[in-house]
Amino acid sequence: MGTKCLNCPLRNRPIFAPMSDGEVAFMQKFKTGELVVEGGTTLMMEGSNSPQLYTPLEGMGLRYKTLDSGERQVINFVLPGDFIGLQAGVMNEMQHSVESTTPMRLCVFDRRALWQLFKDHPERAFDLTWIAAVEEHFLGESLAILGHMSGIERIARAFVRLHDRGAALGLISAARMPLPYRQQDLADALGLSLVHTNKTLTRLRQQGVATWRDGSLNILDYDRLCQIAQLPTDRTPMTRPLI
Amino acid sequence: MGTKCLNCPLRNRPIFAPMSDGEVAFMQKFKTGELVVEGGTTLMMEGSNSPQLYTPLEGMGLRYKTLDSGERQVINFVLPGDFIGLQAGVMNEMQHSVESTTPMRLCVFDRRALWQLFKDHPERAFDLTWIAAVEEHFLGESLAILGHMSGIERIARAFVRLHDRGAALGLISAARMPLPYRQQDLADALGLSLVHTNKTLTRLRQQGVATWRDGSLNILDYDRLCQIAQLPTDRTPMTRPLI
DNA sequence: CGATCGCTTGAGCTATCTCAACCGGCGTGG
DNA sequence: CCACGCCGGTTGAGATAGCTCAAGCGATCG
Repeated sequence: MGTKCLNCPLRNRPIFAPMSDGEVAFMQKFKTGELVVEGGTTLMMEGSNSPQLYTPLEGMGLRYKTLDSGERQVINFVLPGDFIGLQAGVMNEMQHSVESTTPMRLCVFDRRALWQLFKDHPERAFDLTWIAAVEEHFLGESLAILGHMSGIERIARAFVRLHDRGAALGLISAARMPLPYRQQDLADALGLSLVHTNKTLTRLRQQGVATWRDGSLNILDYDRLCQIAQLPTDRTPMTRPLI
Repeated sequence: MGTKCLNCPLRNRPIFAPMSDGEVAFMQKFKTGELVVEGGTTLMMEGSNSPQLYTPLEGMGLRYKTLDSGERQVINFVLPGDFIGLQAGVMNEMQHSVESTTPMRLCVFDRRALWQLFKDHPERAFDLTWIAAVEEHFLGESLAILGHMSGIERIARAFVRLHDRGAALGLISAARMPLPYRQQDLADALGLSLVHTNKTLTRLRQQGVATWRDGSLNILDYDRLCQIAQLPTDRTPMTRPLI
């Protein structure tokens, strides 16, 4: 039941295919500017109605919900190329917040352009629905992870997924990629306590499977990690949560 | 942080608004037939590429993923008016399975109609993206539930959500609605073991909060249930997971 | 220098899991 | 019409993953 590469059937474009020149030109039309922010900036607020959509060009962030109890559920990690704010563009309101973890440079689009896009470029509109459906797929997977996997399995899977995404973005060098989050962030993403996350990370480190220190993830034994994560080693490269 | 009513901004249509005559006529154009199935029928198979889209008119079902370990994660419960198969319509493949629990009557659409729709009716295409975004919202919420809530809280929330949806569909009479699932189904939806689910249900019953027997959910103390579920009592009616 | 932040480690507690047995209803076949 | 098997639900008992509380440590910063 290995994960397949996800292609948009309309134009047969895999998630991570770089944009063609035509596409770039097309995007330029909608681009209204670039935004540079510090780490720790809130880009989108739950309940807000932002007039902008973003795509990060550099830097990393977090997508999360704040619960009534004050706890935080991290929905996923935001990497370059993701799409931020489609939810607000299409519903009237964001259902989660987005925050930069490191300094970020973002490409800014105007929200009104979205409707224009639907009218004038049905194939792009189709892409957007596709993006949303892909996103749904990953959320479904996360749901299954939280529902059925143990702490070490969850962390292993998170690492493999992040490694996949990092690889697709060319962020990996010598089995090492930047992962500038706190242990608390990972804990909130996986529904684990900070303490337990820490102890489990220690275990992975002692077993020589993977280390994550000083914002840098180092995968020492990829096969073993995949095995723990209950993922096949021969996955087709892919995976990017979006919107 | 109460949940808001979700309106499609384009036509300001709330999730559950009945369709206008024009809309009904419009849908008729795409309808290719009706399908009647037994309980226990698999309507969509994970990894399959169904040429049809469905909307249940009667009956209830389940959306689920089968994990490599053989376990099952129920993604959500399928009630009349839901949309089945958009994911396959837009990606090439379903990422989860759908199964009827009771006998069902379904409205059938042709998948190719979807692309026609995007070309000819941008506002409907926008609706579809909106639907996907709404779906994403609910999955995000489920994620938060599994991540952070105790067994009794999860069950209480599931009951409240199901009650909301049942109410919107007119399925409730005397605080009682049909809920023809097995305890195992609920357990798989909430990431709990069957035994623990059973014991927690017993607890809710003993406390006079809610009973669920013989396929019928009876909410005895709505306020208390909402309190346990950490939801405000004055939610605006809404909620339907779709696609 | 004190304060803060992220990480680490220890100790005890409990929610939840697994294993196992049993029960009643229902359909089937002899 | 009875015997049997199966399915869903119920209950008990023991094991444990993961939680909370609490303390300490090194780095960074004003």
